[in-house]
Parts: sequence; structure tokens; C-alpha cells
Amino acid sequence: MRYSKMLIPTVKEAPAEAISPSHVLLLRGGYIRKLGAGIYNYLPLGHRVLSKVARIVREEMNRAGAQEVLMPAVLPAELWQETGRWDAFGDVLLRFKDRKGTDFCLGPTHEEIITDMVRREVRSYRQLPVNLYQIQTKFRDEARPRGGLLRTREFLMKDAYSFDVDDEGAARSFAQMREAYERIFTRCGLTFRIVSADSGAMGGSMSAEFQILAETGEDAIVACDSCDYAANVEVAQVALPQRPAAPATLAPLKKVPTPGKRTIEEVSTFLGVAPQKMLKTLIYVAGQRVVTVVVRGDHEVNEVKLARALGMSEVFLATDADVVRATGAPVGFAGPVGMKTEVYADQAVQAVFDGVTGANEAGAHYTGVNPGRDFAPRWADLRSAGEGDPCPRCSGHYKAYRGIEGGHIFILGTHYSAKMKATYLDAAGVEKPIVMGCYGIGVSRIVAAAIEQHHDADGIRWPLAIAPFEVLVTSVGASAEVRAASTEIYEALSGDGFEVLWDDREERPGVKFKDADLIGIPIRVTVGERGLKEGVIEVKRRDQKEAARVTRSEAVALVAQMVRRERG
RNA sequence: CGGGGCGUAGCGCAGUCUGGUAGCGCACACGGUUCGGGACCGUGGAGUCGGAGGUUCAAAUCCUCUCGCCCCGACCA
Repeated sequence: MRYSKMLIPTVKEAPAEAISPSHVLLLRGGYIRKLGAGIYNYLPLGHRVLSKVARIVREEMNRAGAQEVLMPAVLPAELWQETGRWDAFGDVLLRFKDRKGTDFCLGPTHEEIITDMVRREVRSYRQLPVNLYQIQTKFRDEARPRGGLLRTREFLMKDAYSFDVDDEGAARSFAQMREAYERIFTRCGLTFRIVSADSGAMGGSMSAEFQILAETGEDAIVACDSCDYAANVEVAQVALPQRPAAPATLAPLKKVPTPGKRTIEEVSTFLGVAPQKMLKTLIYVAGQRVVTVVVRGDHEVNEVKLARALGMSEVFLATDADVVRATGAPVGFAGPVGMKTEVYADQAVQAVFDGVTGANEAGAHYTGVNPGRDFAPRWADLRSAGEGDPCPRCSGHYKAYRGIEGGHIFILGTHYSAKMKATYLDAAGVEKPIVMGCYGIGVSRIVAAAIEQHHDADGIRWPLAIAPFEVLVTSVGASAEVRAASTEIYEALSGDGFEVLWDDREERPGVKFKDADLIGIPIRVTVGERGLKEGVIEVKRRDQKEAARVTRSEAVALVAQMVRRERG
């Protein structure tokens, strides 16, 4: 492809609204343009990258035995009402009516639709297992789209659904998808971690996220430094630390004045007590229940864990008014001693002796607080894991990372099949619900995540497998020699099946080099008058500083070798 | 949804406080000189100042309403 014929509108200055590196570079490189909040046009380069990621996904899904289908983007409300998600989905679901007044939505995901498809066609265990997938545009009316392609309202997603006769079968399907996903993310040139995750309100068992590691990632994850356990902090377990021996004598419970000192930091400074000796006390509302939660002063309550411990799907931090009602004191002075509500405490609190906590009285705290003696909570793992915390599986410790959720696989069980009566007859003629799994990959999100992981100050550094082109031939100078040599190399590489972009524009060299770095094609072949005089062509990788200086005849072979090695 | 902020030429911005008839840089078009890391000179085109209403002799500027967008948080099958 000739650069001069292609629409690649690079710009020096990105719109002020772009903050994250991938957003800025996609805009500047002429890959995408914004049409509305979280809605983007893909220009030629952007579309090429998106297609490449989709192709890799498709190849690996097919290799894993999944079959491609295509479901509509416009979905009748009827099916959603069957599972109750028409209401449960809330504002994220973009709804509208047709001319007859019938309710529809734009599909944010397709469990109901695929389950309906399968229940109509599958009767017998002989037709199972089956794994169906599609690569399709989804719409979710996100409260807050952000980061360009990282979190959009309309996005391209691969969603697959497995249907098995039983849990063992589903586990096999799950394992196959996990393997396929590892191949996909690896082929895309991404550094990622597979982590245990929350499966959400509608979830089932076995949930794993494929987290693409990046500083700018929305998700916090932890991974053990000595075994392979890794998890989203939403669910990461924390091993009970070694409990220090209790001191010979415990201090007596004592009320001390702490006027106006509300936060852990204020109280700890005021009383000269380390935050680790403080008992952070928060009031939560879970359905009809009001619950007091205690964690160590330097720890954070994990609301996903708390909800699970309480057997609820979600919990909310109490309002200031609720806190006053529950504790009899303003926010900042709550404590478990004498508390009338249910009291839950994180297990790390067991190791706090002679601690400090609010006295449920304005301007007062207790010192010498000892769990067991002064209050009797229910113990649970309630805090968020962080760097350095002990691994629950071995003697290692956690390292903390940030990640972008590129994929999520989990087993749904019979959640949808039971509600929608998607059943089969087993060998004994007994009707049973199909056991399902579901597997998503954010195709457009991967495009952005790859840049978050692979860029520098000058622009994008695409992994070769998903780059819009594999090779960029840059002609420097307008002489007949340059043109002839460029044409020769361009045609040789193109003829051998490589994806080549030839910068044949009548631009100054500086402009071409800047654009080259910006759009980030992995291998650049520079054909210039200066080099040609010495019979030299330059071959340079985008991620390396130095160019290889080779002869015209060597250049094509060298590039071919480099590309083949990285195609994967 | 809570907090903060922004809408002026395709992009980045100034002008708004203190009302007086819209400007700078980049980009774009043309001419010339340049040509290995975003050239220079000259000329030129391009803006319902997000929208509606109001105040005023006069509104980008003041007032009211409204729409859109961004950032932090909440939310995220």
C-alpha cells in the first residue's frame, strides 16, 4: 500500500481530552476519531489493527473447536425479561421501541440470545458439547466511558458460550478456552496474567480474568512471587499472618479525649499510635442489616469479600445519618466496643493487642482495646490484598500490579439454562439443564491495551502480529535511484506476502520519520540517496535505536527473516 | 449519580473578570526558496464564539435555561 494513497491523518497535537497514552497515540496516529462519548470511528489504520486482533481471536477459537455464529445487535426485550435482566441491567442497557411500541435493546452481551438459539435446536446429549462464538459490536451505556478505546460504550467483543451435559464437561470446555486465550494473548504480543476474579452478580464458579499488565490499568491485581496464584484484589485471599504472642499483661480499656480527630491519620498522630494498632471501624448497610466492620488501621475493607461473607450480592457504606443512628456518634468515632449491631472483623485484627478505636462518642476514642476481651466479632477475610501480603497457597508474598481486563472466562452453570428451559435428554431419557460457560474478549480494548503496554515518547511500538503493516518502506529524497530502489524492495516484499506500507509521499525526511515513529510499524526500511551512494539500505526496528546497514539484495532477505521470526 | 472543569476556524489556545463588532500557533490552498528527524518567506481561504431566551444603543463577554464533552469518585453481566 502506498502511503500517499492512504488516509492516515496524523496530527502533532492531540485533543486536550485525551489523557491516556493509547488514546493520545491512536488519535495522533490517525487510527481513530471520536464521534461521541465512548463512540469512535476506526480509520483505515485502526480498522486494520482491529481486524488483525479479530483474526487471531478467530483462528484460535476455531482451533479450539468453537464455531462462529452471528447474533443480532438489536435484541427483543422478551428474552431479557425471561431471565429478569431487562430490569436487572439498569441504565447500562440501551433501550428503545420500534414503530409498534415493542421494547428492544442494543445487545451488551448475548447469554439470553445464545441460550434461546441452543434451546430451540438442541434436544439430545448427542448434540453436546458445543461451543459457539461471535465477534460482534456490543453496546453498554457506561456511566463513564474513558481512556479512548479502553472503556467505550460501543465496542467490538468476541463472546463465546459453551454448552455441556454436566459440570465435568463444562470444566473441560473452560480449560480449552483458557488455553485458547493464552494463545491469543501471547500471539498478540501482550504481557498478561491470568487471575482469579469475581464473577459478578449473575456469575457462577471458576472465574478467571486475562489481565494485560499496564501502569494505567483500571484493575488492581496481586500475584504471588513464588507460586502461580494471582487474583484481582476484589477477590484475592489473604493468608492469616503469624500471630504474635500476646503480651503478658494487656492494657486496660481506657477512654481518652480526641476532640475533632476523626481519621486514622489524625488519631494516630494525635495519640502517637501507629496505624497498625488502630482498629478502623466502618458501618455498612446490607439489605435490611446494618453491620459494623473492623479492619486494621492500615488496611482497606474489601466490599466484594464483605458482601460474600454476609451472603449478600452487594453492600453499601452507610450514610452519615445512618452512622449517627448506629453508633450514637458522628462519623469518625465509631468502634466495635459496646456496638449494638452485628460486628464483623477482618482476621488480621486478631493480631492487634492494646489497640485504639472510636468510643462511639463524639471526641473520644478507646485505648487498650483487645478483641475477644472487649468485643466479640465474627471473623472473616474482609480486607483487600496488597503488595507484600502473604500468599494463601504457599509461603510466598504478593506483588501488586495494575492490569487491563482483556478477557474474562467463567462457568455459568445452569443459571441461564434453568431459567430459559434450555434442556437436553440424557442417555437415560431424563431431561436435564445444559451446563454453560461464557468467555469474552474485548477485541477493541486489546488494541488500546497493546499500546498502553507498547509505546514510547515518539509513538506506538506495535507487536508485529497486530501492527497495521509489518514493514514500512521510507523513501528519502525524490531521485530516480531512490524511487527505483524503493519500488524494487516494496514489490519484492509485497510479492512475498508481507504487509508493506510504502511512504512514497513528497515530504521532507523529518516529517516521514516522525510519522513513522508515531504510527509505529515494527520494521522500517529506509531507502535514501545518502545510503544508496554507498550501496546501503537501512533496516531498523521500531523498538531499537540502531539501524542495520545492508546491501539492496540483503535488505529483502533480512526483513523477511525478521518478520517471519515474529509472526508467531 | 456526587465533585471539579471545559465548549471561540480541522487541532491547540488567547480574548470573558472590566460589554464596543474575533485573534495567535499548527494544519489547509497558491507562489518561491529548501530537503536525513515535524523547514523558511510571502499571499490566501476558513469561525451561526455549543444552543435557546433575556438585559443593553451594543453580548464571545452579563443573567436564566439547555445540550455536549473531559477529569476524579461511585458504578462496571
